[in-house]
Order: sequence, then C-alpha cells, then structure tokens
Amino acid sequence: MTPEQFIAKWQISTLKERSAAQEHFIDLCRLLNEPTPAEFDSTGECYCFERGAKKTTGGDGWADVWKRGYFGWEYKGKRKNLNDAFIQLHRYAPALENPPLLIVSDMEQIIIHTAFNGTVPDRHTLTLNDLRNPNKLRLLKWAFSDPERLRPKLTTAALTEQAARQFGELAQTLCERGHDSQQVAHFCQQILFCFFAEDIGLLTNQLFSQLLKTGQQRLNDLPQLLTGLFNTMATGGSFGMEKIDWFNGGLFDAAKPLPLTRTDVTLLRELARLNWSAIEPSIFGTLFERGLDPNQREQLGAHYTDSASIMRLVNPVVLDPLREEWRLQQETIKELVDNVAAQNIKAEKVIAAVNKTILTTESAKKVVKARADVSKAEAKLKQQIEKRCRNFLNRLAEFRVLDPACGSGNFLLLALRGLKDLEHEVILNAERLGLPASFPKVGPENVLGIELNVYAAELARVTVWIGEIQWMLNHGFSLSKNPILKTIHIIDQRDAIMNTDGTEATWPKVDVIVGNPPFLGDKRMLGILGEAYVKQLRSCYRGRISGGADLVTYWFERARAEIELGKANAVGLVSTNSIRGGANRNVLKRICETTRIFNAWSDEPWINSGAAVRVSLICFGNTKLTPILNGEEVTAIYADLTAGDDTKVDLTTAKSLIENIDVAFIGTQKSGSFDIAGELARQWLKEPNSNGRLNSDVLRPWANGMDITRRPSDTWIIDFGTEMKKQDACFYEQPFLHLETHVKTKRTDSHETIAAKWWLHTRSRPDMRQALNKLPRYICTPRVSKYRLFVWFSIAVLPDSATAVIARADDTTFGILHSQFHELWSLRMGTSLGATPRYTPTTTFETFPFPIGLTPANTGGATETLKSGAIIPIVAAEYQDHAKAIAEAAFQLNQLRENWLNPPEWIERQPEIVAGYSERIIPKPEYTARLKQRTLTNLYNERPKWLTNTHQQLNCAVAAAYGWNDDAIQLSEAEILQRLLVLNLAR
DNA sequence: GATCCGACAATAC
DNA sequence: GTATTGTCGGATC
Repeated sequence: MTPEQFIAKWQISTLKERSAAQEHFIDLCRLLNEPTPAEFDSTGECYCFERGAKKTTGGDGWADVWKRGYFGWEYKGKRKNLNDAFIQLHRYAPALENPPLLIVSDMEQIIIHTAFNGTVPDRHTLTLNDLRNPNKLRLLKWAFSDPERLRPKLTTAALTEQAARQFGELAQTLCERGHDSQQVAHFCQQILFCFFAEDIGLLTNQLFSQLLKTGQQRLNDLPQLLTGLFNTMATGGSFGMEKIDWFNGGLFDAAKPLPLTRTDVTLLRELARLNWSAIEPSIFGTLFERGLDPNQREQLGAHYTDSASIMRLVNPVVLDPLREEWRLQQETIKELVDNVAAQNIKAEKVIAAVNKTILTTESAKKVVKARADVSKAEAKLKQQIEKRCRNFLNRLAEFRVLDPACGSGNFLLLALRGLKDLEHEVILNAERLGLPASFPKVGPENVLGIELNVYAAELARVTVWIGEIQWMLNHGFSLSKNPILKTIHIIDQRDAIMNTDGTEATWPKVDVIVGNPPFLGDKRMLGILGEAYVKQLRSCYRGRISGGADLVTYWFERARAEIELGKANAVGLVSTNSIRGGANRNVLKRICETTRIFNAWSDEPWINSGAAVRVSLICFGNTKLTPILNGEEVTAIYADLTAGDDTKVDLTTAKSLIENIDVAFIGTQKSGSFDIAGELARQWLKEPNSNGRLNSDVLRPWANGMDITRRPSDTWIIDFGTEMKKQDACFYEQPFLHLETHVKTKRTDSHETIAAKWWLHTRSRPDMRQALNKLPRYICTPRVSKYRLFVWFSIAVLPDSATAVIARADDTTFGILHSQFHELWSLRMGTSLGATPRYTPTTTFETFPFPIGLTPANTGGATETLKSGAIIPIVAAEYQDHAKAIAEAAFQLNQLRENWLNPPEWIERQPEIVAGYSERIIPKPEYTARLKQRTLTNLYNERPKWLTNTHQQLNCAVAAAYGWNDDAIQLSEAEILQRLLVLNLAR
C-alpha cells in the first residue's frame, strides 16, 4: 500500500471504531511494510489485537493493539476525544507491561506519546497528509520497529536540575535582598506549584505565564496580581476571566508575595517555559534546598540521592511484604477459581449425559439443579474474590509509612508511588477477575513525616502532593478536587527524638518506618546542636545510647522502641557505615536483642550533598523473611552487619585477650607544629646549648602513616618527652623557641590543660614509651591505610598518632601480624574512615588470638638472632620451630620489600650527622624520580609475583603454628575468621 | 590515661 | 581531579 492509497481510503471512511480499527491498523502495517499481529505472532503472546479483552464479551480490552516492549494502541471513532483514549492507555499501561509508546488514533490522526521511564514525555502528531512526508512516516516506522529512536533526549533529571538551579538562584537573590528565608521558601513553593499547576492544566490558558507577562510590563501591579491569584487558589473562584479550582492545602493561605525586580520576572518567565509537569519532585527538593543553603551552593551540580538507593529500603520494608501478601491472596483466588471451574465441568458432564437420554421430569430437574448449582457457585466465587480484593485494597488504603526525618520528602514520595503502583496493580487484577473498576484510595494520607526544619517540612508537603498529582494524571485518573490539596496533616514539623521539655518524643502508630536520619558524629553534635541540647538528649536516652554514639543512633533506638511497643512492624533506616563499630554498634546490638535485622547493605557509597560518605542501609523488625545481606540470602545478620550461617559464630562476641594487653599503642598526638624538616633538625643537632646538653636529647625522626605507605618524608619532631618542666625545656634553645612561635599561641586558645603544657605533646603516651624503652626496634602500622602494612622502625623514631605501634622486636610477631590471618581479622574487627580500613588496637590487636605459645605474652622476653639475621623470641621448646619458621619468612618478606623500596644500586647510605640515629638513605640523583614511585602502597597495588609468593610462604608458616597444616591455603575467609573466633572465645 | 571518631579535611601525585 | 592519608579534642571507661 502506498501513502496515497492509504490516504485516499481513510479520508472518506466513515466506519465506526471497532469495525474499522483493525482494518486501519492492518493497512498501516502494509503501508509501513511491517508484519500484522497475525503474521508476526500467531499466539498473540506479545503482539495482538484486543490485549486483555475479557473472553466472554471480546471487548473492553486494555488496548486495541499491543506490541510488547513497543506500544499500546487505542482507537477512537472519528473526531471523538483522543484524550480519553490516551487516558485509558495510561490507566492500563501497567497491565500492558508499560510500553515505551502510547499511541492513540481516530484514523485521521495518529498521536504518539512517549512514555520512557525518566524522560520528559514527548508527543508526535501525524495527520493523514503527514504520511506523505517521509520524515513523519519514519517516526511511525520506528514505533513499529525501533521505539528506542523515539526516546526523548531530555531526561526528567536534567530538566529538574536545570529548573532547580535557576529557581535556586532566584531564591538566593531574594534572600540576599534581606527577606526572611522562611518567607522566601514559602513564596518559592507557591510559584513552583503554580508552574506545575499550569503545565498540568489545573491553571487554564497559561494563566500564570500570562500573569507574569503582565507583571513584567506593570511591575508595580505584580504583587497585587500574585496576591489575587494566590488568594483565589486558596478558596477557589474567579480570577480575571479564568475559573480557578480550590487548591487549599495551606500553601496558598495568607499569601504575601515578595516584591520582584524586572530581572526576577524575566527569570521566572524563562522558568515558566520548562515542562514542569515532568519535574521530578524528589530531585527538585534536594537541589533546591542546596540552592538556598550558602554552604552547599557550590554542590548544586553534584549528584543527589538516587531513587535506587532509597528503594533499597522502601522495597524490603514497605513493598515486598505487601507484594507477598497479595501474591498469597492471588494464589488462594486462583484455587477458588479452579475449584469452581472443576465443578462446572462436572455439571456440564451431568447435563450432557442427561441430554443424551430421553427427557423426563426427573432428568429435567437434574439439569435445572446442575445449572443452578453452577450459577450459585459462580456467584459465591465472585463474592469471595471481591471480598479478598476489597480486604487487600483496604489494607493498602490503611497502610501507614512514617519517615521520622523526612527532609524534603524523598522517601515518602517513593513509598507513596510504590503503594499506589501496587494498589493499581491490584485494581487492574480485580477488574480482570470481573469486578467493577474502583478508584484508587491510597494517597498522601498514607505517608507521614516528622521534620524539624520548617522549610524542609514545607518542601516535603509540596513534594508529596506533586508526586500524588503526577501519579494520578500519569495513570489516567482525574484529580479529586475541592480542594485539590487536602489539608491532611502529613508532615509534622518538630524534633523527632526529643520534646522541648526534654522528654522522649513519641511517634504515631504506623505500619512501617523508613528514612535517612541526620548523621552527626558525637564530637560534632556539641558544636552544631549546642551543649544544652546535647546534654539533655543524652540524659533523655541514658542507659540506652552512650555519649560516644552518632546522632543517627537516636533514630535507630527510637524506632526499635516503637517496634517493641507494637507501634510499628518494620523499620528501614540509613546510617553512616560507622554504625557497624564502636559505640554506635551498641544500638544495633539492642536491635538484635529485641527484634531482628532482616535486610542490610553493610557498606555502600552514598552520594548526597556532595559529601563523600559511605553508608549502611539497615532494615529490622518483625518478619519471618529470610535475611538478606548485601543482596544475598544469609542465615542471620549480626550487629556488625556481617552474615551468620549455621556454622559460624558472631564475631562481635570476640573479647579482648589478657595476653595481648599493653603491647599495642597509638602514637603520640602532638597537637601543634612540633614537626620540623630534616635539614633544620640537622642544623640544630650541630649547635650547642648553654647548659651543655645536646639537641639530640629532644630531636627525633618522626613517622606518620604516610612515612610508611609512601617515601619517608625526613620529618623530625621536637619531643620533650612526657613531663619535662618548662625551665628544663627552655635550655634547648632553638627547639624551644620554635615551639614558642609555632605552638604556644595556638595552644593558648584551647582547653585549659592543653594550653598549660604547650611545649609537650597533648598525648605523649608514657605507657607506650615505657613499653618501647627496652627494645632496639618496634613494629608500626598506619592506622588508616588502604593496605594493612607493618614495618620496622628504629627506637629513635617517634611514631605519630596516625600510626599504631606494637612493642615487639622479634620477626615472629611481625610475621604473624603480617599474615593473612591477622589481616583478615583486622579488616573485620576494625572500623573504617570512609572506605579506607582503620586499625584500632583494642578491637583488632587485643582480640586477635595469636598461635599458642607465640602470643605477645610469650614473645616479650629474650630474643635470639639467627644466622640469616632474623630475630626470634625465646619461647617454650615445642613452639620454637614455629617461631623460627615464621621469623625466617617474615625476615625475608621485609628484606625483599626493602630491596625493592631502596635498591642498593639506586641509593647511598650515609650515617646520620650525630651518633644514635639510623643511617640515612640518599637517592643517587639519576634515580630520584624512579625512587619516588617505590612506595609500599604502589608495591601492593602492583603486587608482583614475588610478593605474593613471599606472603604465601609466610601464611603457611603461620598456619602451621596454628596447627592448620592441612588445607590452610584453601581455607575460605569465613572459615579462617570462624577458627580465629573459636580460639578467641576459648581463651 | 588511653582510645576512637569524623554527612571530614587536607595533600600528594 | 582523584586517591590516599591526616588532624585533634571531646566523651567515655
């Protein structure tokens, strides 16, 4: 068929919808050279006419034509309202598996609506005459063959970002002009809603844009015009020539528009051109909030919490259990239907049997009875189905979700959408089962929020309402009006954890709780929330949350209490990943005691407000679901957010071991510029002091984590030890003078005790010094580092607080610490700073079960140097061989690493200028650049074969000491940890 | 007196 | 720009 033939035929056609539609469509297929449904798919599984039609009547399908993954297509008779057809398609789109294109036609026109997720919908209208135009015809061809090509370029995210950025600018200028930020916020919400209302047709005839146009010409009249419009929206009525719906909702009450400049209005008119109907309210809220906060403004372009992250909580807590309930209902319904169908077949057999015989009164009665039974059974079935559907719909309508820290309402919005989607699915299902269509009842009243920030609370209300309206329109429902925005109290503006009188806040009874409470480390709480508040808060939760815990834990504890009180069933909250350790973990321990964690993501990146923070997502509550950790089913989830299985014990139960006490320390914390460059130190070393003492008494090489992981920085430190008096210290003239100029004043600003002894490090670590005193060298590891590295330092070197120190000089201890066993243990038992693992002496070292006979308690005595140079501790005879084997492997590892770090050919070794210090390593000039690359982090990043092998040998030696000779190398991580835990608990 | 933390903060590469 | 490591003082035991 040619376009001309097609046009000629359909221009004059007067056929009514149903009879014409299929013919029209088949003609189109011929025109486009596309297969018809019958040619393409004889089963009708993925391309057919009358999708979802009831078998009995053959009509009332979800769509006149449907092609899976391509389009839903609805016909209307000529010059009937095509919008009705579009609404119908929208309504049934979920049942049609949400096709990317929704196409409507009255045979004169074909309108293609795009419906790709996350894009701003597009619309292509084709008239009959357009079919002559190859470009237009191509659009239609794509609809049949390659709908992706019709995907709009503009995503809702991009649109929203643009809108939020420009809108934020306006808000900012208003604030800068001295208006109260609350007023600015309220005003912006009103304007935002007007944009939205105009673009979805609630404000007719571009009323708001027209108003802005007028206002630009008559700037002085603008406030009055806006007041008039807002007031009319508050009550409903007429504004100029237009009839205005009753909007209500508090948004337009007491309208007091702010004065605008001509530039503002120009900006607003530009904004009005955007397609606000497709705005994504969840993104808008976040971005706009940032636009208002000067501290966050530079992050405007940054990412926002994506809905996928939020759904990781909303799905398991809100939606999955409901979906499961509905699935069970459907199963029961299917059983009922099958039963009745079986009865019917039986009855039909009876009737058929009777019909074969000669009709008698008796047999006629039989038939009548059989028929009556059938219809009775069917009526009963219908009743039962209806009851089950109605009950479930009521359950949905009554379902309540609380976000006790709702911010701009993102969680509530997504929960609402999810509930509405599910309700819609149930309604469509019910219709298919022959029940009458019902109107959705789930709405903003299903979601409740608590939010302290007045502005965010207001934003949340608008967010939820825009979400509601968008959903209704996108699913072919009209809005319930009078008023459009119900005055439902969904967002409670108050403190969610404590009342103003210092008592614990209460939360409304709901089904589930979700949210992202604020994160604030215990130290920062004081500064940001104020001392009085923090004090009150801590005393309010005394005995339940310790002072060392993050602010976020108060929400966890409050939510746990709600479950205990029977006021909620399940909870899903976000926290920083540090909830897994330290004082924070206790709140999860309590949760594990009174209820259970059933779904968690232990350590996920979370990009929000531009802050690089890693989070844990935690769901807990009363459910029988199989626990899922990081997306995989497990037997149990422990308080540190690790998995348990049947064989494994909870690692959080590991205890500190006496044999490990007083061996590991954190280095000194200087608090001030006690550090100096090596060159300056050497200069001072040569200079005499008036009392005859040498500066070498108080100058030492210094090491922080970077001196271990990268090239040594040749930094020295002024160290007057733990208790030297000022009158003694001042004899070391230059060092003392240096501190007077660089440290004294800064310290004076600090806390009294810190200010008083300003020439000493704030934490000079006397215990550590005592433990190191007797040793020629010690083991050191960076507290925060990508790899768990241990190195040797001469006793002359002073370790900084960025490192942890193990006061042992033997290679055996070094080897055990550097084995995979301790590495694994420290990764699991330690915490992290962001994504980087952190070594904590108490939880990683003190709990670590060394091999029997080789514990720190056994290795603290005399040592012996082997032929190779390795130093071994003198331990009981039966362990001596293991000590030796480990020491040799460790010695080799260290030596190979040293050779790689400082190849003898590339460097020269020089004695330090005064005695008592280690040799200096001076790069030969031609190798300086290459030596810079020789760092331990780089080495472990590259991980050459020799390194892996050497570590493997070390692992074997240590495994042997544990008595795990058999298959130590094949041991899984979980198996190793379990064995270590058993050892820990046994001691 | 020692430890642990940071909706981080600062550098080195 | 990004990857990696560092600061320091309050709360707690």
